[in-house]
Amino acid sequence: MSLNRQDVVRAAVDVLDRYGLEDLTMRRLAGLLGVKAGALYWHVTNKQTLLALVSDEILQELDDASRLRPDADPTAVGSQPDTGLAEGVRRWAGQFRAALLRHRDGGEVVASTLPVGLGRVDPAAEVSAVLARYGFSSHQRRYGSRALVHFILGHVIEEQTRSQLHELGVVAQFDGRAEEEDFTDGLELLVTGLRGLSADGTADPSRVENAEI
Amino acid sequence: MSLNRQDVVRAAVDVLDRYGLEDLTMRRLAGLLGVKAGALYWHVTNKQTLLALVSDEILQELDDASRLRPDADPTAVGSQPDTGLAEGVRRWAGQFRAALLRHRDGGEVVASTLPVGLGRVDPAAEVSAVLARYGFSSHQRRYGSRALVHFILGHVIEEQTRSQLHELGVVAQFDGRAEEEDFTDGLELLVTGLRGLSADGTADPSRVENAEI
DNA sequence: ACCTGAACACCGTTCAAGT
DNA sequence: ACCTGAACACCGTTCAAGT
Repeated sequence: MSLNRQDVVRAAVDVLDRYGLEDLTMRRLAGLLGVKAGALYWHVTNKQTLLALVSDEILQELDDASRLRPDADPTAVGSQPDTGLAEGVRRWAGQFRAALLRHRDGGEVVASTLPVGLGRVDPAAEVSAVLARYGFSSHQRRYGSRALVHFILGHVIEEQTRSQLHELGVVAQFDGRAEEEDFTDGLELLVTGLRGLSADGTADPSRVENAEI
Repeated sequence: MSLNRQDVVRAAVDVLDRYGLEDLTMRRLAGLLGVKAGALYWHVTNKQTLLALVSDEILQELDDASRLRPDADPTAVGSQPDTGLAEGVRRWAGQFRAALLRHRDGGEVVASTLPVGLGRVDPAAEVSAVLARYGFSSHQRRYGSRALVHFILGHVIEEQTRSQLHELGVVAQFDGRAEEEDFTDGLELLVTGLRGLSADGTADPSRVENAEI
């Protein structure tokens, strides 16, 4: 009969998908749950932590997806020695982006929660683990994962915002295909950079064992 | 005696620096100008376009700075053939980041305005011009400049947010030096990627003349 | 334990009316 | 031309009081 935290978070994701972040208000959320706004504060401490929970919910789907099909990637080729690194990063990036795109304003929600560090799921930590497998130092993992996360979040936020402005008729053209292409090609710049670290021996794959993740 | 648009925008930047984006409200801004909130709507159509004007004000300082000292950069070395490209990108990126850091929440303000496209100054267009000088195709310039802008904005936003959370005592440690290092090294990943395009002939410096900027 | 009612201190925006 | 007064339709958050 009575609500719990999970109900509130799931309803919040629902409001997000239907009305967007701007209209995700405590009052509207309460209304959808058949309750008064004040009641929500029994389940969550405030709106910011609710958004962090929503962010976790969005990112959780990334983990779930990668657990279901751990090696399914048609774009995998495999000839250079560093193709494992490159493919690992590409796969993670694609899944991260897909998880964000699955929900309206997903990029903005996750981005707003990231620096606060309230979320249980940290996307930067996830790529960090990938980089660790290829011998990257802790400093390299930190700035490398940050660069990747910032690029992806920034790209998705711009894509989602522009797509919504397009639906509102505010902005003329929006090409989803071009967005995906820009994303893939932009990502490749970072992949090249990371591969460079690996190639010049700055990151040493032979030291993988003693890498503290 | 009476206000004009410039007064309103400059006061808005002032409120931003002193109280942050969250407290940059029409009412507070009006109060600072000795006027009622409704009066502001004579000078700006709404808050969103006011933020776009604030964003322009912030980015304008980038242009001014580069015009004052066009070649002053102590980190410049100059030995490889592509060092011009790399240095050009590094210099622009450093100035862009510096302009954002000069104002509280500068990153967030510019980022929120960017996809709307209301701003007069487009940072992506500025690097695009740099890339054009080195023969990058229009597609390469687009995804390259987007990747750079997203990386820089994302990095600065996280840096500024964390720095403020630190001041509020919410988060324990904040190291400005480490932030700058992560920025420089992260940027280098993208620079390497761009240099790669230039090296493998995908971007052709000999075609610089007919590049439509 | 969970929720209501009602308030507090705000928002952005509009617009007749004043000067 | 520029601004006030006053309203409209909202916000997030708190908290005594109810069940």
